[in-house]
Amino acid sequence: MELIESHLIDKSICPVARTAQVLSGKWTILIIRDLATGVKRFNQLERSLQGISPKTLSERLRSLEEEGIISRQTFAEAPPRVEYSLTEKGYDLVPVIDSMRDYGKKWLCDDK
Amino acid sequence: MELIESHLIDKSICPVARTAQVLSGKWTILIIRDLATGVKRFNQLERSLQGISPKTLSERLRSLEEEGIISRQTFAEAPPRVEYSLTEKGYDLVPVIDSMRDYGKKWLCDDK
DNA sequence: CGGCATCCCGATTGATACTG
DNA sequence: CAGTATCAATCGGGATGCCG
Repeated sequence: MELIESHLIDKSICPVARTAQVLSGKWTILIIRDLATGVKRFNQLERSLQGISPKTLSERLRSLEEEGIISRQTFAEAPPRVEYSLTEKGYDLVPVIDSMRDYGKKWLCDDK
Repeated sequence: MELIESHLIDKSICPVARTAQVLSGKWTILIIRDLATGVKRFNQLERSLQGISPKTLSERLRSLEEEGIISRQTFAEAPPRVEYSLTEKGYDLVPVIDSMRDYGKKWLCDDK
C-alpha cells in the first residue's frame, strides 16, 4: 500500500473539493450516470431514479445545466418533449463514475 | 464522444450509488484525501480541513471507522495521541479521488 | 408531459464552550 | 491533545397540488 506524495495534492486549489462540490447532492451523480447511457427525458429519469421527487429532479437538472454539465433541449410539440443529455464537460465525469463503480463492486457489493 | 452501453450499467446493484452513499457528507472525501498522504492526528486534520468543526470531524471519523475505511490508533500518553490512517478499503478510494482531481483540474480550475 | 409553487421535515453542519 | 455537550441554523429533500 503505497502512499501518495503529499506535494502532489494541491490543497490551495483543491480540484478534489471543487469536484466534490459539483457532485454534491443525493442524486447528482446518479443523474449523470443515467445520462451517460444516452439522451433521456424527464419522465425517464424520474422512473430510473426510483424515489426522487419531481421537484428535486427539476432542481438538480437545472443546477447541472447552469453548471454546464448537461444540456436541455425542448421540442415545441404536444405533448411537450424535453430531452436531457451530457455536455462534453458532463461526459468527462464518466471516469469518476467508473472509478466509483469499480470501488463499489469491490467493497460494497456482496454479489459478484 | 462515445456513449456507454446501457447494459454495462447495473442499476439493480448499483455500486455507483453505494459508493456515493459512503462518500456523502460535506467533508468525507476531503478527510480521505488528507489521510491518503499518510497518518494524521486529529488536530492535523482539523487544521488541514479549514472550517470544519471538531464535532463534525469527530462524527465523520467515527463513521468512516465504522465503515472500515479508516483505522484509529490510540496511544496511552500524556498528552494523549490518536492517529488516523486509511485501511486497505480506504486506500482503494484513491482512484476515485484521483479521477475527481483530474476532472477538477480540467474543468473547475482556471489556474494551470 | 414537464414542470413550478408551497409547505414541511429530518439530517447534517456549525458555533461555542467545556472536559479527561 | 482529542475530543464531547449543547444549542442553533441551514439545507436538501419529500409530499402534494396545480398548470400550460
